[in-house]
Amino acid sequence: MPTRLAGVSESTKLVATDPQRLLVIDGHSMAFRAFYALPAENFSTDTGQYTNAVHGFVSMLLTMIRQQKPTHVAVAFDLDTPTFRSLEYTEYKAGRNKTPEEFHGQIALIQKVMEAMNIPSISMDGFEADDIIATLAAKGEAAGLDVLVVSGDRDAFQLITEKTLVLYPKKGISDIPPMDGDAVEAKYFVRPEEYSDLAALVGETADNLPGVPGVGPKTAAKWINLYGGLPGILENIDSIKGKVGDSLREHVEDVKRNRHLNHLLRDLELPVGFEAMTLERPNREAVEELFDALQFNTLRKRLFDLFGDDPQDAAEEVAVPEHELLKDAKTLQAWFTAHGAQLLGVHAATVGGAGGTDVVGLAFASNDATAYISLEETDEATEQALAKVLSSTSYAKAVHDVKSTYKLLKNRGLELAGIVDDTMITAYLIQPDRRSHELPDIAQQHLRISLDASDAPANGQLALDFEGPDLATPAVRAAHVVRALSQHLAGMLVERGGENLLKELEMPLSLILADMEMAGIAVDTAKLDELYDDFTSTITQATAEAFEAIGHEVNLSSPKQLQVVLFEELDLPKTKKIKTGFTTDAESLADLLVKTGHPFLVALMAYRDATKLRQTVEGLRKAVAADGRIHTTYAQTVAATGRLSSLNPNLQNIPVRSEEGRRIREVFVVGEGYETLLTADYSQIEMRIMAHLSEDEALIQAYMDGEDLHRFVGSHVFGVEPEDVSSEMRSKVKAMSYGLAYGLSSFGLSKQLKISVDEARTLMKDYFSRFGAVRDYLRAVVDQARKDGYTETIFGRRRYLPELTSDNRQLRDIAERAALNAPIQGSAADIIKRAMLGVQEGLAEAKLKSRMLLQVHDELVLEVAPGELETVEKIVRERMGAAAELKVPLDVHVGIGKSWQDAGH
DNA sequence: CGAAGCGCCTT
DNA sequence: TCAAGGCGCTTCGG
Repeated sequence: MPTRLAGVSESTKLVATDPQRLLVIDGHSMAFRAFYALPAENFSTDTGQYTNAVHGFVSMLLTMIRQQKPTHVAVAFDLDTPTFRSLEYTEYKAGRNKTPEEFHGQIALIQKVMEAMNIPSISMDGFEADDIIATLAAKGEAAGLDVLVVSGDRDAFQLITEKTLVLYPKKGISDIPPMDGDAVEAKYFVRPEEYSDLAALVGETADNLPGVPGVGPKTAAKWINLYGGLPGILENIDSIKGKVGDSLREHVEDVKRNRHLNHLLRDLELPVGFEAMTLERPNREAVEELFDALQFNTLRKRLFDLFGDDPQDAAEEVAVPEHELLKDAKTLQAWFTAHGAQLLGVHAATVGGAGGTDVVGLAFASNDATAYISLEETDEATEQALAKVLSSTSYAKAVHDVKSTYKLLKNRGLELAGIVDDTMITAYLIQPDRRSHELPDIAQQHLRISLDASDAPANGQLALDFEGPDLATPAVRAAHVVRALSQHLAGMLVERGGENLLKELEMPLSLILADMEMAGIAVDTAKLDELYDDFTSTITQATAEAFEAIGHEVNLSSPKQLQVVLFEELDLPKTKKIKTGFTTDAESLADLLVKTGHPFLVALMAYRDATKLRQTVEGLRKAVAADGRIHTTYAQTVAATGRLSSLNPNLQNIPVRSEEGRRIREVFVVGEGYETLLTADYSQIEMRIMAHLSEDEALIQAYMDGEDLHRFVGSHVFGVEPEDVSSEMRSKVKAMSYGLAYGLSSFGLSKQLKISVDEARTLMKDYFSRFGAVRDYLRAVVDQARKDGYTETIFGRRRYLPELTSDNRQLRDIAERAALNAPIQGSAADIIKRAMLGVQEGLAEAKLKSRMLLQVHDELVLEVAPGELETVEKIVRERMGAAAELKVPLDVHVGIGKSWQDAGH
């Protein structure tokens, strides 16, 4: 059923003779339609922003563009400010339900999507979207355009003409034809130009415009046709008989008001012209970024498909120079002589995918040439020639993920040096909160290049049938892209002030981390097994007791089943609400135990503790490598603040707080050939950074004097002598001090300390009255971040927080807390990273065998070679202490022991 | 089989 | 209603 607009041309290609078509969308009304059509709970990002309206809106828009093939598109939005209608009639649109919480922020997101798609969003102070639409329709017609209005507001029917149609979606976004004059007449028995008269008589509940009681569309249409519209009706008002006639006469002022208000203005001075509405290709980069954030993946594909901008198409455009195969030392040397003066992209080909540990070949890319060398069968001379170019700093190399590449090569006995860029780290410094910094993702975002492993071309000409898959081509392609990315990102990094961090901090650190990962930490596997058995027997016992207490079995690891037991069978008091019912978390269980003393709770808590510990032990057991050591992997580009993270296994969250948990630390031991483990940690580094950044004289003085900080703060807050600060007071103050850097609220503090909100508020007030500079600093950080769009650490590491200006309060609050925390956590991260460079340098200068093994945010664990303890401790203390010049000293605590537990705290 | 939800360990 | 992480288990849906 071709509509007139779509029906004009069934051909897919627009030709010049086709009439120009303008698509005008009522933004709010369509956003609401979409909002109610799609369940909000199924559309949200992991930051909690709901996106159902955005999703539905964009989906609808894409459908419209595909079906109607407009040449021009614009979206009109209402503003929150008063309009001439609400000023004239204060009840206008009153009584509407408040917009649901889930809707908040979605209009702004839709506008962002429109911006990325180069579609203008138009709104005008004092007027409604409807007026903008009416004006666009009028001007569009005058300019010779066909117009299609998409609106959920019936007032738009008055705009229908020969050249203007209205699409009025019934419910949701369905495939219905646009309304023309005949359609309006069929439904309402009046012509479009008379629809406003009809609406004035009948009234419009959505706008809070009551009509004439007793007069519905039928009666109104009858009168309109009889008397020729509202003016005729008013002229003949006295001749209308019956009850409805009386009613009309009684409410005639309402009708006049309605007619005045539902008349749409068609002569506004619009801020944009039709040129701006020309439908263009979307801004790919902006769409990618936005859809990444919104987690719109199917829409992304639909959008790019629609605009013929498929990633695969873009990929075709990348011209990778055909590679030369470097078969021997001679060709290798020749290639480097010819092309090595340029920046070289380097990429290692591995077997077994990204997790591969064996390098099978190396690809190189210069500006105009590429090369590949297979490492599967190289002779001695070639190996040496390769070793020379890899380790030579005369060849400037860019890689993506230098740590992995370095390890890969080192495992094969090859040293890598002369690295001038790691595009993974560069991309991270530019955009630290991206989810992924994998090469294909970064290439996609910045170069619009598709680099999926799956699309590794099976190009016939190079595939050697007898030698398995073509490893060279994808590797060469990657090397080429790395080089291009390196050049593309360099300017951006400089702009964002991150060049120094890259070259002087992160890249050198990468190699240190590689060494630490390769070193690993020795474990006592017998002890590990023993622990496993211990925890298992605890679990067995706790499980039996739990079943005994309720008289039947249940999966104690299933929150869902536990809810049934706790809140239905046992009918215990309800806990905090969560999505699936009521929480069964540890805190709530403890509460319930206090309230009810039910033995099931005791057993459950014991089960929880023991299973958690056994899981940790099991994870460690599985992670022990052939050398009897555990090799974690440090992720250098994950934490948005600049911290490292540790995975496979995570050695940064090994239990320490509970007695039982600490037993796990005993299995990390000094390795064969070494004398002892040494731990060194910064004491209260974040508080010290807070003192430094806030320049609070009192705090600084306390640290200069080497006071017990929490005791000192406690004495000020509670107004007692330091020696009279009770342990309770001290712990309150400690919780507060740390909480402040996280944007702690009085509510949060009250919950943590189990005190009243009032008490918490007083505590904070007293704190800030003594340490006013801290409060001033915290305020200033957020203000500055809002202005700049980013926060910065002492060493210039930036974190961009666009959500600081979001309309969505929840998102804004989250961003504000991140803004408070990022400079502090991030500066601490910078400092320990600097310390690691220093320690490494110190160890190397002293030619020691001792080595760093682990980093746990504010702590380093080293393995000390025989006879080196004294020197190592001196180096560590000096280098860690000198990692930053703050207004307060950096205190380092050192511990020695055969196990991590013995050496620690 | 992967994603979502819950829960819990660290600094 | 306190920041930054990693990970195991259950449940659910494709």
